[in-house]
Amino acid sequence: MELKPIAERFVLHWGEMGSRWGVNRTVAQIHALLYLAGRPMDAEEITSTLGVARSNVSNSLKELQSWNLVRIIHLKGDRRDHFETSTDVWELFKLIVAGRRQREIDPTVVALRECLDNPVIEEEHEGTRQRIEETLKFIEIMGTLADEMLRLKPETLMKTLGVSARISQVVRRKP
Amino acid sequence: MELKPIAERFVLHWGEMGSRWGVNRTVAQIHALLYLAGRPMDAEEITSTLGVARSNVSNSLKELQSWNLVRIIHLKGDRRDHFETSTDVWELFKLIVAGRRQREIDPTVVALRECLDNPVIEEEHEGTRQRIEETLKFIEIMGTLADEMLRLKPETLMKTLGVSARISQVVRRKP
DNA sequence: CAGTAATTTCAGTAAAAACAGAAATTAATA
DNA sequence: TATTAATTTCTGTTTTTACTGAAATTACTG
Repeated sequence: MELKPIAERFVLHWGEMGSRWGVNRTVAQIHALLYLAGRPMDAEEITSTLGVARSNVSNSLKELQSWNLVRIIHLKGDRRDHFETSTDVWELFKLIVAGRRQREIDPTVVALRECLDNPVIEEEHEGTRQRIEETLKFIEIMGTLADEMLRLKPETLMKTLGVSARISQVVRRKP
Repeated sequence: MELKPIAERFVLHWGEMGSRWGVNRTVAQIHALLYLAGRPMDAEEITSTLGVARSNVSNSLKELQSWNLVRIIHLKGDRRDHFETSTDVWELFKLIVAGRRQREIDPTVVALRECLDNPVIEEEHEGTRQRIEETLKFIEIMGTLADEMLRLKPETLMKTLGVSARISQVVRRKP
C-alpha cells in the first residue's frame, strides 16, 4: 500500500511526537497508520507501507498489544493475523493513561514510599524529607486523577474535558 | 558533595522516569538534585555529586533553563554561577506543562490544521479526514486544558486537582 | 592588561536504542 | 506428514543520543 501525502504527513508527525514522549518512533507510526486506516491491516501491508523491516513491525505490534492499543483480528479465509486499533481518540487516550499509570506512576509511588519509610531518611535534612513527601502527594494525585478519567465513558470524558476547557477559554478571569 | 542514600535513590529514580518521558537522564537527575537540595548549587558541585562531566552539566543546565525550570543565582563574594529550582512541585508541574504545550501541542495543532486545509486531503478517504479532525479537536482540548491549569495559582491548582481527585476516590459512582 | 577562574564549545568516543535480514519456529494446508 | 505460509527470535549493523575531555572563550581579579 502506498501512503497518500496527508496520511504520510500525519503518520510521520505522530512518530516524531512519540519519540518526544518516550515512545519508539516505529511503534507510534504503526499506531497512527492503523488509526488512520480505520481497518485491520496485516503485518506485511504495514511493513510495505512504512518501509521498515518485517521484524520491526512484528516487535512494534507486540509492544502496542502490551499497551492494549492494538488487537489481533482474524478474517475468514485468511490465515494471516490482522491488526486493528480503536478509531476513538478518547478511548485511545484512556488506554495510554492507563498504561502510563501502571508503568510509571505506580512504581514511583512505591519508590517514594520506600524512601520515606526507610529509617535512613533521618540522615537527610528535614526539608529534603518534606519535599519527597510533597512529591509523593503530587504523584498520588496524578494517579487518582488518572483513575477518575479511566472511570468515565469516552463521551462523558470528552464532554467533561471539552466543556471545562471551553468554559475556561471564554470566562478568562483570574483564578 | 556526597549524596546520602535516600537522596541518591530519589535522584536516580527521577532520572529513570525522565527517560521514559523523553527527558534526558542527566537533565532529570540535575533537576531532581537541585529540587531536593533546596538551595543553589554551583556547576562544579553538581558535577562531583552526580559524577558526570562538567560539560554535560553545563549543557543540561542550559536545557533546564530553556524550560524555565532552573535559574542562575549569584552569591556575593562568589564569581561562580549558582543554580536553583523551585521547591514547589505544583509550580514545577506548571512549568513543565507550559513547556510541553508550546513545544509539542502547538506544533501538532499547526501540522494537523495544515493537513486539513491542504486540498490534497480530497485524495484521502472521508473517514481518514474525520479522524484527523477528531485528533485535532482532541489536541486542542489538551492545549486549552493546559492553559487552564497555567492560569491557576499553584495552591488553587493543587486544591482543585487534589480535591477533585479525592472526591472521585470517595464517591465511586459510575459517571 | 596579564593572569586566572569559570564557563562554553566542539570534536571525538561510548553507550544505547532502533532497526534489518537471516534463521528458526510455529501454524496451517493439501 | 510434507510443504508452504506466517510469524517470531536472534545476531549483527546502523543510527542516534548521551557523554567526555580538551580546547577555546568569556568573565573576572590583582
